[in-house]
Amino acid sequence: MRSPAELTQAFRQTGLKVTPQRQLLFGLLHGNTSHPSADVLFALASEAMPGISLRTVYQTLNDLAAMGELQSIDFGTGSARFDPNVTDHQHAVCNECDAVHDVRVSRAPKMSGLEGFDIHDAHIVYRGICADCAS
Amino acid sequence: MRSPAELTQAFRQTGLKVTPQRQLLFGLLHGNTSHPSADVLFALASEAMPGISLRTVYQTLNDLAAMGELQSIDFGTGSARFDPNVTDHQHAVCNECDAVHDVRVSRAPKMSGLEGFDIHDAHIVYRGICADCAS
DNA sequence: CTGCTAATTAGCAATTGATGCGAATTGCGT
DNA sequence: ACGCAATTCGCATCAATTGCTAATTAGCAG
Repeated sequence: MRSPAELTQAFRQTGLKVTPQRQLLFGLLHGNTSHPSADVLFALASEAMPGISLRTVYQTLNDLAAMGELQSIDFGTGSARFDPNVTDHQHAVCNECDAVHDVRVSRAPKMSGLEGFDIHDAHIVYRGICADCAS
Repeated sequence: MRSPAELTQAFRQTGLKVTPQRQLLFGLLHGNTSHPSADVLFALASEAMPGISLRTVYQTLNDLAAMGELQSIDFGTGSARFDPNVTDHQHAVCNECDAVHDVRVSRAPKMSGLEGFDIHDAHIVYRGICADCAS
């Protein structure tokens, strides 16, 4: 995801408006590696801007995802997780606390045995117990 | 997943009862490589046994999953998919029609860069367009 | 700076996949 | 054949997310 300043440009150029709510979310997401859910972002946003609507959080997240600035990923943890890191990487998910960590790995292996399937991308999810929960 | 006959044994040994509803689902799932959702299974089951409850379908699927006879997988397609193939394999999911295909691949690469994360398993999801939707 | 207009906000209703609950039913060991 | 615990199934409930819409606001043109 680009910086808040760059996103401001990009939004205006697309005909989208840059509201205080959106600027707040830009800031909360930029450089965030915690893979927050909409709920968590809503809680964080509410601290800085009481009264902000959960609906608005979803709206902005969807806008950012549509622009390719972040990815919405479903790890089966009950709610979608949002990742402002759109570079090629993988994830490790804790079975205990549902924490999501970024993982650097060599690319996923080529698949075989499926004729005519046009692969757009591959995603690896490692599951296990994170360092915090292991103690 | 084991054969209906073997499952019948296993269920009784665990103190679970083998009802006509369950036998029907055993049959529908055995050797099924279509990765059906609960909805789809309910539709199939309803043809053979009108009046069967969706609740019962979920119940039986959960029982089978708890016994390790099938896996419930969330591909983010809106509903959980059930896979009676519990051997090591991967999946390819069509972005158009949400079809899920089994894929034979070498194991997922070892991950690196995460200290103290105890990996239990890894799962690769390939996404793209299936042969049917490409035409 | 002012006004205009389309975009946005926010609250509530609605939707969807899945589970909790409980009365009536039924498998199955004795 | 009996009895009890497991099961079925319909309905209510829940959680995550989206639809709807009146009131507000960003941001452009003049």
